[in-house]
Amino acid sequence: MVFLKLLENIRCKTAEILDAKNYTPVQFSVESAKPGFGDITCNVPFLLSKQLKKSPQEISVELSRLYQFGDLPQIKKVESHPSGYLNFEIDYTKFNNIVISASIEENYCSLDIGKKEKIVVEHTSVNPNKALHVGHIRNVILGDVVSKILKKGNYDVKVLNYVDDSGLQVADIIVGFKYSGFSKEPPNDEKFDHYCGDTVYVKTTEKYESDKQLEEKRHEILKQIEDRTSDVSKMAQTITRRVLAEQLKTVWNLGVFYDCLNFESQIIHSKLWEKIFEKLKSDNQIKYEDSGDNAGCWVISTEGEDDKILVRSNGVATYIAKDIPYAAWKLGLVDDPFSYKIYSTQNNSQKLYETTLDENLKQNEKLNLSGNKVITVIDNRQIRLQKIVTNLMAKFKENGVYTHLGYESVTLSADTVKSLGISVDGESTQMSGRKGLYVNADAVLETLIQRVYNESKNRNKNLSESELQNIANTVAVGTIRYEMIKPDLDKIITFDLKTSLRLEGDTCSYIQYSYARASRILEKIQTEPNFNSGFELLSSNFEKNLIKKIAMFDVQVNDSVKNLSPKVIARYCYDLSVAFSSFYEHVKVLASETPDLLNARLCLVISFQKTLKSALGLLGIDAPERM
RNA sequence: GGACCCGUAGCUCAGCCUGGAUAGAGCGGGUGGCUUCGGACCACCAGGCCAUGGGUUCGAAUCCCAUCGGGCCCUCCA
Repeated sequence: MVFLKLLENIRCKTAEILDAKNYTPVQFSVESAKPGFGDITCNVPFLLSKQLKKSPQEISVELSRLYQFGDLPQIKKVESHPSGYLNFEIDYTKFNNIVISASIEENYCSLDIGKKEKIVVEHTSVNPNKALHVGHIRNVILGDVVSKILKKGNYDVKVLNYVDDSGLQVADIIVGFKYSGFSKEPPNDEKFDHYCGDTVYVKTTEKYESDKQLEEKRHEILKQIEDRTSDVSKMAQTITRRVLAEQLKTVWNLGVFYDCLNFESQIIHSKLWEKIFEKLKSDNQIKYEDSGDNAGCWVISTEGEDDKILVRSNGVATYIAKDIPYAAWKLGLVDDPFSYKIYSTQNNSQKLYETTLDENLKQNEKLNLSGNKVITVIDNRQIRLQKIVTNLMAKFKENGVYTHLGYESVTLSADTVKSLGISVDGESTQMSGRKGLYVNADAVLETLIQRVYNESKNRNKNLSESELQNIANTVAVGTIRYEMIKPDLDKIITFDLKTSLRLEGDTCSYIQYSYARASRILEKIQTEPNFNSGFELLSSNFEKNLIKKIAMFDVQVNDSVKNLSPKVIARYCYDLSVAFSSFYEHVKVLASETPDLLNARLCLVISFQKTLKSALGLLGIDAPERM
């Protein structure tokens, strides 16, 4: 903690001063000031204005005189601004040393917000009947980054992927394989998930229009899938597992990993719903309708909303009814019916488990995957259903234990839709798996890798093939991740094939480039820089700005953890890079006038690199030595 | 008909949660900058009644209400 601590010190000192004057306490803010207004700013004069019946400026002047020399060792000057703000100027001769020394520590700006509390993050959760498209990628990346940020905030995070392997979408491809004559093997070397999604799923659902008999088969198949002993169910298991394996390759390529896979078919089979159903009845959370439109159904009511049916009049539970037991399971509110086995070891050498109902494994050590809190990443179209689950979990346990992290969808730009050979009106279009209206994630990554590869090859004549491929991969993955994280959660992302290939301006490659440039400087130095002293020599505005940005990492981590806001870190990475680029352009490190100054600047470059690498790490983005 | 989200520069967006100073970036447009660490760069210019109208407040892009425009959800589908 560097900047947060400084802000806290100022806050405490200021509170002391107010206390000594016997002012009624007020909630004031102490935060980083915008450029041109000192380094840190406090709004307390505005808040005291009414109480003291004086203008903010008068109060500001009065207060600025009450800070004693030595109260705040890292502050050089406290000053009143005509606007009424109380502004603080950092004493960089002292601050530099503190920041640079702290920034090279292993866990720089890790914060103990979570106190090791267990928290479950669920994301991805795509039906295993198709390949992931760019819309799914927003979910995957958001979930992954949130889990990394929570770890930085010292939460004990478990990451789950819910595999909905027994729904209608799965039934659709089984119908395709069984009745529409689609070959079990994809043509040529096509990836199996692409084949199932692009061909089998799209073509089969298309056929329902003209072939009503086929559509009836769909419901038959769905029923048979739920009977785990049937041949159809076994066939569904084989196919969904194969699709899942391909989906996992896609996310692993993006650097996303999980702790456990949960299969919906097993949740249904485990009778968790039946237990929860009894609990809901005995707690009077749901009611049975004797008459009206919903006669014969069990429904749940939410304030200000229509009743939602949980169990149909024929006794079959609805979709939402599957979510409730799963949510309860994630929170550890029900006895765990599952055993666990290793699904595989992931690219990062982390073991991936899967749930199983296999009785023989009952003796195995239980994995405890439940959390005190749960975060479920699902797009905002499901907000209504998620609200019901959230409310219910609050009643089962307590407020705030279940969080639906929602976000707006990813749409396709008109140009991109056109390039798929489909004509549509309007500026952007919702994706649709059923209509074949989407762009596969694998395709996007591949295009980006090619683009970066060419770019890098043009710029670097002397890089080896494997180096070029590493760079292409690092920059391409970083670019996708950055573009998915940068916008606010409730902003629609309009995906455009062309603009997604941009590598200039506010992009990941700009950020990575600043890191690579820093590496070029350090590469040319033979001796190890000495971190013991001399940082007061860093006195230009370019140097001070960079140091301040490095120091402010903890403020951003704090903000992003507390507000579950990944974009805060994305913005920080960009701002940090901008500060470095400006420094790089104006301060020639290797041409420093004295050895001491050279040493200090080299330390600053290292400090910048470590901080940027760590911030990018939270976004799951690698920092390349060259590109 | 009901619920939720969005509307800030030509375009894409930060800032809004937690009201306060001169509303910030990127792209696009214009100008300048490599005999020294990589031009995926830097420096600068032009471009804004922060959708509209009201309210709260000493003070509103920010909070509240209404209206308009756009999106999305609201099956005994999953």
